[in-house]
Amino acid sequence: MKDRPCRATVFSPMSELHRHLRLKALSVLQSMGLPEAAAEAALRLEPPKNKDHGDVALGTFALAKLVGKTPPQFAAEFAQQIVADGVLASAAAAGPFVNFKFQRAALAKDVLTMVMRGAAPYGIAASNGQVVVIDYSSPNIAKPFHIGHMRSTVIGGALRRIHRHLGATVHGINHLGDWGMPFAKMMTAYMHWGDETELAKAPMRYMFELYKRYSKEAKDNPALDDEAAKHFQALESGVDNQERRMWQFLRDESLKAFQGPYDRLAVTFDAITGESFFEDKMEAAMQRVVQSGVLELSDGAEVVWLKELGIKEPCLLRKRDGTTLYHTRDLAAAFYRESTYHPNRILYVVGAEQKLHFDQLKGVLTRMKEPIALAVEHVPFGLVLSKNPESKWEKFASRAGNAVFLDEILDEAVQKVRQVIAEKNPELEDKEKVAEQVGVSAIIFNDLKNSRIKDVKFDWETMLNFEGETGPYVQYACARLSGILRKAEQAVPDASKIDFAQLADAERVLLTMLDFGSAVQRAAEQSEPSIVTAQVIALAGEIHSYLRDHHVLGAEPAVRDARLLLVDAARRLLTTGLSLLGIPAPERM
RNA sequence: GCGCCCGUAGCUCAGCUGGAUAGAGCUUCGGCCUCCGAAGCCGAAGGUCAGAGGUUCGAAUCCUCUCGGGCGUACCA
Repeated sequence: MKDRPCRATVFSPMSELHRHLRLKALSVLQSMGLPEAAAEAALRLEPPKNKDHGDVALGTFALAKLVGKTPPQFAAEFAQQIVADGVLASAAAAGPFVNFKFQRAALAKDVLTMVMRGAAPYGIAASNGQVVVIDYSSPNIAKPFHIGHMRSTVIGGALRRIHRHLGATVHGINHLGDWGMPFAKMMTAYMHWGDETELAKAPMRYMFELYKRYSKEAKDNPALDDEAAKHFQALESGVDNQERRMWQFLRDESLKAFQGPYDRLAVTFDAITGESFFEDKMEAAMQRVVQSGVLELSDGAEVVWLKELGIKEPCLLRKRDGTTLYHTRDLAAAFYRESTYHPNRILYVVGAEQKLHFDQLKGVLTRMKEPIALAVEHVPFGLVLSKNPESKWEKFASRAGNAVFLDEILDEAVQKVRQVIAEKNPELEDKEKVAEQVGVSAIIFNDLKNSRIKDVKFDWETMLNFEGETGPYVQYACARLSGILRKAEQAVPDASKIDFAQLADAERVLLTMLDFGSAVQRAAEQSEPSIVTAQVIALAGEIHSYLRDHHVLGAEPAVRDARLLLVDAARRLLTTGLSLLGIPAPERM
């Protein structure tokens, strides 16, 4: 409880190869007269810009400065003193750089045995002691689960798996929007125009229709908003009244309806504690704010000013009419999460348009001198856009109306996959299952492909095309590898029986596999699943290229065995990578 | 107005926190299925990294300004 939350300083999953290289480099640096600590800090081993240079590169600018030599001079001297061994093949100076190369057999052995053992970072790591709370998806009840909700759901789901993979204890939370004014507006609409039998037929769609009508009519009739505010007050009074019963009904129906998309997207939660969960926790939270002395009255509302933190707009915690706000509930939620989970990080996977909200939340906690303030991290993402008739990008709109149910999008993608299967693999078994797996994955993959802050530009022409950097492309690589293993009609040989020297020609595949750990690590640190997506695309590409010139089944026994192991390992790692994204890897497609 | 984000090939984007000749995919064009899956592979074409200054050995990356686009700006979430 007294532990100050801090940014993840997680153990970096360095491979044995890198560890070996680093130790060796450090000992040479010390023999060259550099103090250990200085050498440690200045020894920045990084991937070379150009793969042809080597496996690992070292820019010697900082190191050279420490000993007062020019970088090229230093690099030459340093490289000369590195002696090749069973792991390290060479160290070559190139101007101010030193390029290292691993022994190919050692590279293959290290990567493949680790992958096959499921050892970290290729498999799930042992506990790293980190606790991460992730708040994602969080749709509003009684509204359709539409394309806009998908981003938070899919990004959050991926982050949850990525942190788990790295050994963190993760609490995935669906902070349902089941409280507040939107719901009260819907209730108002129902009381005016609602029809019980219509509601029973298709609650979600019907309520959405009513909500749209409300939005339209409220423009000319502000009295509706006043009425809604009253309903919200009645709801928040805690009394078992009409409002509460209706709220319960809509919440239950919504959860039922949301389960559809969640199942299809393979997203799960550890807790569904929506805003309503904090109904009885807000007063205590407000007390805490009062006691910290930062709460002020402004125009009858209770606010916290944040000017000293560079935020002009105050954070409103209670309205003039005494009811609470989004902020109040998020504040109560932050306290609850702190005492319940003791997290190092709390990630809020919420659209970029809500940046101010989270700056304010963090700001209030900061002004209150609450340590949990440091753990609060907004993970923003861009909008989903579609092309309008003038072929300009704008907020997603269907051809027919405004909001689009996610199911409709997924169905359309699955339908396209059915066509492709009929064309390319009509004999396939389980066509329906595979179509669902591939179609839904194409949508998910498209969403996780680019940096999350970029808007997702969603057009059917791109989605219809399953070539290049797409979900189906990676799945296809898996299926192809599975096909080879199937046709081998033998068990994949144990790594202990492999002559790894036979895999010298697979260096590009192996080096890409070697990058997996750092990619997952960076994805977690930056809350950026697209790093994993890119990694998986790269590996699929390398293995596709490799298979062109290197046949497996027809090769000499020693070569065949080694390649079978490579194929199996690549398949496993691709499957793992995809699974982090929430994407299955069918054996045939 | 103020704040934040984005601007890299015709289009959609990478570029691992300041390093070597700026890379992919789509599109276009040209090749590759008697050979483990062509949803694939190989090649070609395509660039004033929005613009101008600055910081330094070195800038797409950091700072300042300008332009363009988006989002947000107290009783919604």
